[in-house]
Amino acid sequence: MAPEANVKLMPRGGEESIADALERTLKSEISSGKRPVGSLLPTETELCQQTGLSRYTVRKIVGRLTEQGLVSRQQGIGTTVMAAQAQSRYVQTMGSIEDLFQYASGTEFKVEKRGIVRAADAECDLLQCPLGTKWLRVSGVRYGKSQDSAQKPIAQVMIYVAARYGEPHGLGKSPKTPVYSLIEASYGVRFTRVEQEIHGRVIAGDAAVTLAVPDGSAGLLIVRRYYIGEELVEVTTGLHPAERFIYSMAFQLANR
Amino acid sequence: MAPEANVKLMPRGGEESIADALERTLKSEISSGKRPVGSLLPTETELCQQTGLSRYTVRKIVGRLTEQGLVSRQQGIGTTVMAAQAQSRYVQTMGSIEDLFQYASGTEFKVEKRGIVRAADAECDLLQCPLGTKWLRVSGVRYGKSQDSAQKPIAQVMIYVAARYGEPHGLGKSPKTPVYSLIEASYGVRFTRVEQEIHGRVIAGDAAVTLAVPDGSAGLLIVRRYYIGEELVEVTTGLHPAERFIYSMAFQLANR
DNA sequence: GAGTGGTCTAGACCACACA
DNA sequence: GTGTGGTCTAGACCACTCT
Repeated sequence: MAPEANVKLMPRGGEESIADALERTLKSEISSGKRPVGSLLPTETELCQQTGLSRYTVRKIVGRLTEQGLVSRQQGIGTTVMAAQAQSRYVQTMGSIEDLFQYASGTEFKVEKRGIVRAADAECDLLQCPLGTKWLRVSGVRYGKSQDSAQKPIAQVMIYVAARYGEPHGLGKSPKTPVYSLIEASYGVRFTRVEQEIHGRVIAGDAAVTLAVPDGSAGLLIVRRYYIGEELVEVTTGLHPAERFIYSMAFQLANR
Repeated sequence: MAPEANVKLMPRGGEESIADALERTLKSEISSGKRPVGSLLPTETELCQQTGLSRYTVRKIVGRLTEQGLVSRQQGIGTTVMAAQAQSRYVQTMGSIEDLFQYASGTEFKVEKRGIVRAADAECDLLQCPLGTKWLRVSGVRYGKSQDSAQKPIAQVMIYVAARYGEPHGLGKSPKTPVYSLIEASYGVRFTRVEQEIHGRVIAGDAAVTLAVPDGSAGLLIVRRYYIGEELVEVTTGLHPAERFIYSMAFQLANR
């Protein structure tokens, strides 16, 4: 059943404590395959006896292994080895969805058209819905606020909102609050997931005129899909001139 | 000094424990401004006395507030209110840096040129270094492995490695391992941060020929900067045809 | 020195899974 | 029932900051 007792834990030279030695030993036994994936770790009580540590400390160590995805704990069952290798995890964190819109403040959105539509052929793919599904569609342009009065368009925007969320309060001609935020406030819901795609796109024709760039300029098309649970509630597309918009992000090593 | 004693904590109807009531009270006092940003929370000992909870439980609650970014703890000082509003945090997690390269496997990188260069004028900006700094520069093309033998280029790639990491093992004509990984292995280091920028770019001239797309096609230029601590160690640029490459990502609500 | 948060021990009870 | 992890209490010592 349970694996054999550990070799005696011996803090290595320097400052290493018994607790550190236990963590190191468990990790190395897991990565070496001595404790294969799927096997159970000794129980917390056993680890306490083997090491002389208190259960508090043992639990903290096992908790760290859990955070690293090496093991998983189940009440009534035990602690199972889940992965042999601690992944280095890089994490991008955002304070709010607004950080997705990197131009969050200092810009202005002007609504041009607004109305209920039924998904046409070309939109079914974008909206992941059957032909004819009803959506609120809002189109407009987002402008940057430059010092001089000549505001430059940052993006040509199209927003789709699922019909059952199609009457958010506060959606006027020049809304100051993002639509997703209006939805959250009006319906008392919270988006649980946002997917984003970034496409390269050449800006031509009407779009070039709207965005005030030469025909054939480079641009980014950003598509975002907002979910509440499994339900797709909002889809936005933004076409950004490359010369005025770079999408940047940072990832931090989140290992410990 | 310390804020006035709390109103008596009273678990609300239902299943709420004293601990839940403490957490709820602290949160509401912080968000209402009764405990303004910058002020100190009562000490852990005081909270124990006020609530009758053990320090373990109080610490766990304060720990949760810390995770949410509401407060920050400093040994010897106390617990400071950091933000009035618990931000909903959306998190993107990756198993490894490889997930940045979304085409991770099933592609092949072919080196075309390789050599030590000194940063020219145009490169100083990209490499964030003074004119004349030495870098290993590797250029090549990444191909997708399609079923038929006709491999299509996915990206025209340029890689810069800081001179002191400029001799990684295993960098041949057609390396199977990403360069960042070779560096980590050869020098026993670990990248701590990766920054990424995505630009829209029109593919023209030689690049269009290399990537086998019509002149003037849309593309994405992706610039990545790899850091070890504050030191910029590797910079890569990849020019991707829009028709064969979409950058997509997902963000999950990580609130609790 | 006095007071803070950080860590740890020792012991208890509970909710849950399995036989 | 028995044993697991989950939670909690009570008390101790330490490292750190400020006076």
